[in-house]
Amino acid sequence: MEKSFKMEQFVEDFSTNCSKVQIKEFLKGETITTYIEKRNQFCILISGEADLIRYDFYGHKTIIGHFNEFDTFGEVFYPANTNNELFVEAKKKCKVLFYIYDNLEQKCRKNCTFHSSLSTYLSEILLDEIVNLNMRVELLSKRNIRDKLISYFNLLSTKTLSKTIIIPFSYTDLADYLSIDRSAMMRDLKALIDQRHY
Amino acid sequence: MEKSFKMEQFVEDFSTNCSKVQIKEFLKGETITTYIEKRNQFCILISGEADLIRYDFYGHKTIIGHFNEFDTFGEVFYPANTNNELFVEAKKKCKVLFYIYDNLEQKCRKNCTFHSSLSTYLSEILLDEIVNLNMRVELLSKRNIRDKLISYFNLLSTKTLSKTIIIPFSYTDLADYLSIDRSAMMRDLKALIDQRHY
DNA sequence: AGAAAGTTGTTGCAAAAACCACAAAAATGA
DNA sequence: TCATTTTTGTGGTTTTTGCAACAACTTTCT
Repeated sequence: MEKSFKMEQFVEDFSTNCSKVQIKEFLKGETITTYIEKRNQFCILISGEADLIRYDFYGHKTIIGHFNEFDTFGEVFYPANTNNELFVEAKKKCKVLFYIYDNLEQKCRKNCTFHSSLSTYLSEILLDEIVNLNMRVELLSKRNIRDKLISYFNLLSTKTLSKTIIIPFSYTDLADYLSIDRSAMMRDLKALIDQRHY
Repeated sequence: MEKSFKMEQFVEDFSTNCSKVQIKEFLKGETITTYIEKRNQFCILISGEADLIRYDFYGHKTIIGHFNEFDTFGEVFYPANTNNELFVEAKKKCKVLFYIYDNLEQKCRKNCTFHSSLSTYLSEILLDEIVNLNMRVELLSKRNIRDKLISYFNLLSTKTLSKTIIIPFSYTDLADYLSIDRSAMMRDLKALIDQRHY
């Protein structure tokens, strides 16, 4: 992946003394941040795995996004009005970079390594985020469980360029990610597998 | 909206003689572009209205995105693998800017007005696109028709800051946009309206 | 090692959504 | 303006999905 290479380059520049940048660690299950109020945070997951989660008022959990190494998140990406409470939860031990900005592109001083690195890579990072989101829309717009599953598996297999896929979720979480009921998903999953094993 | 102001600024710079930029007009119903093959097009809708459409193999139409003045589109935003045929269709008479790039951020020459304008606004444009997509994910991840409708109406009303909303779709298209069956939607819509008019 | 918490596999049943079909109304276009 | 196409409103029926519940199995934690 071109992206991870570029990001690694970027990560080297994390060794900065920019006052607006903080790096924190989180244990599994801890809340990394919430999107409840505008706090002008732009976050980069340096290592670990985390989910962006929403609970609606029925108590339904939806995994809005799943983040891996070098993925970015934060309420920068969300409109102010969102009335649901979104939060990012560590699924494993995570190391996270927080960048608190006034204006995303404003540099703090002439040659701050972090800022010059950010301005170099920002649009690339954003473009990457867009591609991810479009895939998410693609999945969620599928009309039934079966098609959601098939699309998701295809997506995983094209990502890794391999026929054997590794689902980065438990089935319980996968259902929350695809916004469907787990038991119904299990039924369809079984049917899918039975069909292939003739 | 801050965005449209910035974009108007940008539009002024369209009066460019950059060789990589073309402006074309389309009539209602015409196909503006397809996402079938990588053609390295970044498009800006200067005026009119257009939809990004997918037909799946059941013949289901899904309106993946709806574009207004100053919205951007093009397969830049899509992963290469997508096996569905996506295309952008004009809903009204449209004026579209096409930018054919090798590298999105590479300038064609020192002081090309289009390119310098693009590099100024690119990350803002992309950020805007991300916010739009996140709202789209928000909608599509709702578990039932009723909630999709309510969320969509709320979204429209916060966008226009008004209680009376104007749906930019026919009901037929709205159903395709929310990825649901039209007749089922009509039922829920009726129930919603009946409920308010006590 | 053993308890507690979470995941998986599987049901029957209820509810929601999709499908089909058609008439009335509205919009479009020649 | 009139014919044609598209949209809207609405039913009955079938299919899919969601819900509740539970036992077996795994993982995690102390």
